[in-house]
Amino acid sequence: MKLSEAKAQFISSWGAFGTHWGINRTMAQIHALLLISPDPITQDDIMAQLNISRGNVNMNTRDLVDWGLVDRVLIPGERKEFFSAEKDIWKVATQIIKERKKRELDPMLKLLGQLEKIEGDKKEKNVKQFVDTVSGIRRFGNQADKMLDVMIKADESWFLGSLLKFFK
Amino acid sequence: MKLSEAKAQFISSWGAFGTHWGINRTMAQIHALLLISPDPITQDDIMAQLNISRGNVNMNTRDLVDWGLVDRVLIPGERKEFFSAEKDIWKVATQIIKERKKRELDPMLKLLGQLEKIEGDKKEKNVKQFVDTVSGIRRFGNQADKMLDVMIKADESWFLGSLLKFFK
DNA sequence: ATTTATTTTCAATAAGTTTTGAAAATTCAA
DNA sequence: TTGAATTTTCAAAACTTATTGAAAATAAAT
Repeated sequence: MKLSEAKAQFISSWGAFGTHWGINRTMAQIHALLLISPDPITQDDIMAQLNISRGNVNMNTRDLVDWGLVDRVLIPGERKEFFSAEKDIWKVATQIIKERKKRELDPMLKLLGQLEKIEGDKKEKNVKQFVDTVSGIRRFGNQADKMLDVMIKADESWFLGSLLKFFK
Repeated sequence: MKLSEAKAQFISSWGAFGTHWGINRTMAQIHALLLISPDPITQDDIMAQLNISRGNVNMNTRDLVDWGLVDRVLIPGERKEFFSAEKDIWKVATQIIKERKKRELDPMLKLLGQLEKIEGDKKEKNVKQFVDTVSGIRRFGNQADKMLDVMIKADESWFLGSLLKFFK
């Protein structure tokens, strides 16, 4: 397989993969392109390589920057803005975990905490099932939350090394 | 807060939450409803409680059954089919992990393996960056894959207990 | 075998999301 | 300043995905 073909495949599958993970196709494709680009590239480069409009590139690069996955880079003497992706996949993963935790898990846990404080007879089976379900999810979510916090702070070699040893 | 209000909130947020996780809103809402229902319920019950069409309920319950999150239950003497959700949240989580691993992670790792075997001069920086990126992702994915396998096989108390101790 | 209840399918449509592209805003240089 | 290059915005259009509902299929009762 040639590089150009492999690149196209990688970008396209990374894009499809992204859609299963709450990231839109184009955002994931731009991310893929930046991951395999050794040097920073411009909006126009991205437009040309992925065949998408300027507005689309602009919005999605902004989102990638918001997610902390991509940096705007200023190259001395150049008028245009350049973009560059964090290449360390461990950092990419922890960054995604961090953001999704903040955007999704934390608000959900907050809500579940409120829902547990429901009025009514805890003996009544509908009330009981509701409270049991909500508190079960909340407890599980809190464990996951703590675990992810440790992962985010941990460093790659420590994590992969010890965790795997532990899991043997 | 009253039970009916709390139920509505739970169902609606679980639905919104689901959309971030590759599960469609209605499927997640039906799942939520089943999680808080102490007894099995019918298609008509779901239609009435969530205000959605028969076809929609039928398709989404089928998907939930395919995902292994919901069972069809036959109640002696009843003509209609009943549905019931697995209530143990640990089992729900491992089941989701198992399915998503099979549907998403495994195919992606297979593809990455192929993309690494690219032709070309490994000294050339575009080739090098491509191979480095792909192999980095693949290695990371393989670790995650192994870790998830262990989690899927592990039992709840073992996992939550030891993992948390480990992470202290 | 016929009727009745129930479930399934799927084409049409509705709803939601992403993309475009041109106009407005901004930035930089002369 | 003014003008050119570049980036940003956002309404309209294109595309994608989810939902409906009625017809077809299936299953159970008489």
